[in-house]
Amino acid sequence: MTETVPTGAPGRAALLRAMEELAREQGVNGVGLREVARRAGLSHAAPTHFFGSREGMIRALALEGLALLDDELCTAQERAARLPGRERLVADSLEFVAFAQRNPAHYDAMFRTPSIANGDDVLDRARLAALGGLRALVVDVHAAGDITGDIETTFLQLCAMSHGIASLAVDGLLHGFDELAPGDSGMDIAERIIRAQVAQLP
Amino acid sequence: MTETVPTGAPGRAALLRAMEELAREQGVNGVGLREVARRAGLSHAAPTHFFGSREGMIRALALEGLALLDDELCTAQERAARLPGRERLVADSLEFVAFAQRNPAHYDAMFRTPSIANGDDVLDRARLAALGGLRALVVDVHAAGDITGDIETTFLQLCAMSHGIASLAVDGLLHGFDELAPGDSGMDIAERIIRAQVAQLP
DNA sequence: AGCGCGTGCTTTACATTGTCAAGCCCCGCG
DNA sequence: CGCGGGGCTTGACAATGTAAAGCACGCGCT
Repeated sequence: MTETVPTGAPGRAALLRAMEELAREQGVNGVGLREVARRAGLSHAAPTHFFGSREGMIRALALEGLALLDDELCTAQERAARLPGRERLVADSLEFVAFAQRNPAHYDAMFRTPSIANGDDVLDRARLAALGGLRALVVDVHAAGDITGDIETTFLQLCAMSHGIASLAVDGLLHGFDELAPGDSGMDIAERIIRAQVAQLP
Repeated sequence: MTETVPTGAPGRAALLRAMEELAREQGVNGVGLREVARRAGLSHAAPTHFFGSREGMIRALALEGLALLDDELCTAQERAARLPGRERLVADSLEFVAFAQRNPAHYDAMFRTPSIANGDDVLDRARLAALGGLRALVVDVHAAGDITGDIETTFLQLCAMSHGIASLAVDGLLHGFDELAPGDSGMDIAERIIRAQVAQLP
């Protein structure tokens, strides 16, 4: 459950990289302790040694991803700092979806693996923290008078929409809508939905 | 991959029921061929006999769920037929996430299991068919002049939002937002987001 | 009546997985 | 020198997914 070993071993990093690669190919629930070990060039029990269990291993990927997302949302927010208010909301939401598309393995572990999700304070906290940037942005834009609706509701709307699109993207289901939006790539569809959504906010 | 045996065996139904029960308790990727067989009172190889493989078994659950959802959305639409246009959109979207909450196992198999998702025409078709009801509703409401925005975009928005909320609900993550909306149950939060969303449509 | 034969399932077998217990190597500190 | 503890391996076990072969029985056919 919890990590058996502090953190900062050489093999640990190799295992994380191998796991991410595997999860990218097969999805998170296709990752196996032994296959990860094999790819990292270690013995079959190395992962259990570091992560305690399969669940612990995936949890580690989730935590890594949450830190990464937090970072990326921050820099995206800085980059967009001088844009008009609503554009900043678009940029942030889009960045969220792009992150999921770029790091599907991490995203899957972070937000879509309930066995990991439930009853883990550290993880719950990290999730809220990573989303905190978006919430703060909503507050800002509201304070600047660019949007006027209820802050909580607006935040929930953006979260639901972003997670919905990201989930579809991770599962490769966004292409299922191709017939409706022919020629568009996943990100094109995402941007279209997000722009419409943000434009409609009161 | 494909089913080994037509359909309509006595044991097959028992297996499906057992699988749904198991998936409800453990999530879809916690279901195992052998455990399902045990619960259904059959030999450990019965599931492979009927479904060909673990993947095939989950696929069967997905197909069952898609048929179910199709039905429920239809009757929900009939029930709401005399409501004002936007209320009908609310009712349909709400019914969608209520379905996910009531049948998390099915929903998981239907929309959140990429190993099943990819390259399966029958499944893709069934998914679009189940969503077709919502699309038709959008067209109707648009034709009645109750909404005026682009039909495709509106449809995509509603899909993304509904799937986002449903996914959070299935993963038990909606409660993570409790601090923001204290005292609300999952469905309360869902309704709040959906109402805001529909009200904002142009 | 007897004979297949296909549907519906079981039995046996095997490779692979997650997990646990024990052990080995080696660096740093006493 | 020793010895302790990180960092990892080896070995074993129960459980899983999959494949192949086999059994029972009801149906149609002659």
